[in-house]
Amino acid sequence: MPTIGFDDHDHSACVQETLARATARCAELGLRLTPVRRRALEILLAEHRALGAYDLLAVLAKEGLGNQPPVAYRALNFLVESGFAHKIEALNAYIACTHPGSDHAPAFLICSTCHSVAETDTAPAKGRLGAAARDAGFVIKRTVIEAEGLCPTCQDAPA
Amino acid sequence: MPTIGFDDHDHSACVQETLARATARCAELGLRLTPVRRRALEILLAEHRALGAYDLLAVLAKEGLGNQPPVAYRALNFLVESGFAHKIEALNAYIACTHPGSDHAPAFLICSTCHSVAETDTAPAKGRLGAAARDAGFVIKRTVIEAEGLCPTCQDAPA
DNA sequence: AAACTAAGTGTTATAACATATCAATATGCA
DNA sequence: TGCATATTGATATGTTATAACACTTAGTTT
Repeated sequence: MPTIGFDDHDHSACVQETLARATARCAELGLRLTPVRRRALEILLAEHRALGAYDLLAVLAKEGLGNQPPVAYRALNFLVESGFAHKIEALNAYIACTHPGSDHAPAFLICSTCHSVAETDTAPAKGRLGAAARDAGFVIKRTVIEAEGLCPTCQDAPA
Repeated sequence: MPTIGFDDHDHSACVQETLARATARCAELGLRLTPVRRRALEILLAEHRALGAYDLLAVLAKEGLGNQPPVAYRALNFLVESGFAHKIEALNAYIACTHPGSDHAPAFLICSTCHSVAETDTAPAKGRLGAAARDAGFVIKRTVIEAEGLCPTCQDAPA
């Protein structure tokens, strides 16, 4: 599974494709990609950065799609539960999933400087965390794996 | 490095020892373990559970050690920066470090049922996350490694 | 000891993140 | 059509976290 986010890529194709796949997947699963939800996903997809719920709400509000916090949180909860977005716990912010469709345990690389976020996967249950959990007799339901640091671009940039 | 938290152990010794070590370490490093900070650490140490900043504040307030949010957050920030406590990002809560002294990248096993938290260590830079970061050209400064699930006791307990 | 400096504390206010609740509306299906 | 369920609208509130500024304390310099 590739790590997406810091590399150059055709972002508009990346957005279109993800949206199309989300639409298809909702149809398959009987989920309703309503206007607010669809637009919320588009907004998150616009950048490989995490957006706060209120940042999202501000954009939705400008477009007349709702102007109270529950509007944003409902859309975000739907997207997260459906696997189209993830919450970045270290930032209390949300990001579109770049690996939708596959059932995965995501991991994130978060740039402290430019705030871009790359999604990758660490299969934690098979790594050291999984081993520690087994040793402790702990059953993992969900993992939060996030690394903060410097992306390639920001390492090169002057401080 | 052992995983501490779910096992039976002499907790009062565990608390006393950690406090003593913190005191010694502060002396070494020229850090000031003031009454509020010391008491905050004691309160966190009292249980292998994460406490919210306002939970901590409530206890401090009852004891006349301050009753406004910054009191709790200052103490918590000091403890976290000094390595005596960690923030659990998935809970927005704080827990005393059970491996103080060593410079470590902690990982946590969080029980969804009883809310106890065990601290372990995954040396993430050497695992899959580290590999993904290297592949992406990303330099890790800090990691957040948390697993939510069921501790041994709560697996056995009836639902 | 007086003056200076740096760190810590007290206090007020507010920013930022998130949810409970209940009424109204839309959708899918028998 | 009529029912059940999901979604949305709207109000209020709860929870987590920080900015800003005045004041105090402890240590250092003179």
